[in-house]
Amino acid sequence: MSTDWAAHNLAVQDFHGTNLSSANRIKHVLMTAINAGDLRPGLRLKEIELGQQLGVSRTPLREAIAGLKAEGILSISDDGKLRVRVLGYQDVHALYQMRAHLEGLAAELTATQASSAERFFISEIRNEEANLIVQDTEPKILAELNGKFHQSILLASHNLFLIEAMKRLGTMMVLLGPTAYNLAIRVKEIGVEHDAINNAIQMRNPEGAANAAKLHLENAVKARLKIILAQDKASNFD
Amino acid sequence: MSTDWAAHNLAVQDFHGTNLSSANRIKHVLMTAINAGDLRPGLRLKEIELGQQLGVSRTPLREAIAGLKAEGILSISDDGKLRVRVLGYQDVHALYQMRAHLEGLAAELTATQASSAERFFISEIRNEEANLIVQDTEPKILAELNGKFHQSILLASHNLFLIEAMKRLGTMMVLLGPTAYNLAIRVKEIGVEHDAINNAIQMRNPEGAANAAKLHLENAVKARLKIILAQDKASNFD
DNA sequence: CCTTGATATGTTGCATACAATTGCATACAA
DNA sequence: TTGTATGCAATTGTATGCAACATATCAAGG
Repeated sequence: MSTDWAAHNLAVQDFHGTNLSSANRIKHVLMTAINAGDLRPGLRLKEIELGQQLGVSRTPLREAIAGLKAEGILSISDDGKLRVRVLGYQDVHALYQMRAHLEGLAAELTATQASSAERFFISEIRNEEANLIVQDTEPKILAELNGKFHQSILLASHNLFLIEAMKRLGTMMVLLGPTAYNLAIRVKEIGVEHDAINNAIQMRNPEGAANAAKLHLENAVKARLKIILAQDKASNFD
Repeated sequence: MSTDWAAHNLAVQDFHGTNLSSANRIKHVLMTAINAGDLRPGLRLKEIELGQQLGVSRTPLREAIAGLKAEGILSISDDGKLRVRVLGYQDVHALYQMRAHLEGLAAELTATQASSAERFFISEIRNEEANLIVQDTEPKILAELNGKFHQSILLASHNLFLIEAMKRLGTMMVLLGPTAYNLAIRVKEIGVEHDAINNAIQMRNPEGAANAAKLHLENAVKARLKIILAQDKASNFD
């Protein structure tokens, strides 16, 4: 079994450029490893082994683990062992349902409470995205812009707890496996859906914004479930 | 400065009756202490001092701290020191806004997805509450039943992430100070509001349930803000 | 009197060492 | 063969010690 993932280690810094503590760095590395599929849900984690791979002692490692447990990324399984949390099909559904509602709430709040500067910024991003789509830009760039779009709406909601909750759901997403954005096939629809959200926000129409955002996420979950079911089917033949 | 709060220590057990680890026990004790007002928001926490008061070494203590930081109960303040998180007025507003929306979502989901057994259980609790209210039962009992009512609706929503999110918001509430339920003055209104929620759920009317739940929480926040503003005013004369 | 710097003190981050627990395998008895 | 006991190994839980860093205190010089 490869332990290359531990190399995600290199120089993780916070956004001020200062080096974070081992515990925070470890958290980051573990999250990245889970996200990349190197540490799969259900995998048992042993402290000593992990510590060796990461090059740290158990003390900061345990701190990192405590944090990830509190965030629901790691959990103690039925047999009392520490594992990467496993999400079942029901959970996937619930996760997206929750995301859809919170995105809706974010759009709703932003429609009513965003400053004009924030509204402008959001529409700027949307415009940039529209331009890139007609130019057949590579999915990776679009995915990034997609993230920016959602993030800017979220921040403009001015609700700290909404922001925190969405962040948590975002981290949960890593448990669903590699984010193989086959966003590619949905690029056109995404453009239309984003447009609807942005328009409602610009018109300060909270209901419209909420509905458009929910619709957008519901479409996303359909695409996602399709992928997951395909994976499940494949795994039956392992 | 009294350190009596550390006595919350005694025999904290999980719901199976097994003793939890120091780290978990400490988390519990700290939460209780914050909730009781013994550790106020903004208070600086020093590891050694805390460890002595709690009778544990710094290692499990740091684990507990890491968990509470991840949950947003403790945070590193601008000056780089560990403190009990401080919520400002804006945050209080955002917190209740979020709670109102999620309660609404819970009621909505429960109205559509709860089993008949769950619906029955919810109305049972509501009936019991109604009986106790007309009997002028003491607030403490009513508060407990109030919690049960909300909890049963939440669980019947069958959405794990909604449940987790509400739990987190609940823990945040402890940062707002002692939960001096002056619920007493709202007992009658609460009864009416709960009735509306329950009725909508029984009729499987999601919109009605969502609206009734939101209304209920909005009234709660009004009552709460009144208390907070009164406290603020009082503290000006300290 | 204010500023600067050196020393002392307190606090945190990390690692190591030890203790306690759990799981597993082997052996023995029913 | 199945059940039960016992000892060993692996793993986790907790304590302690040290080093690095930050902070405060005080003295000497401007």
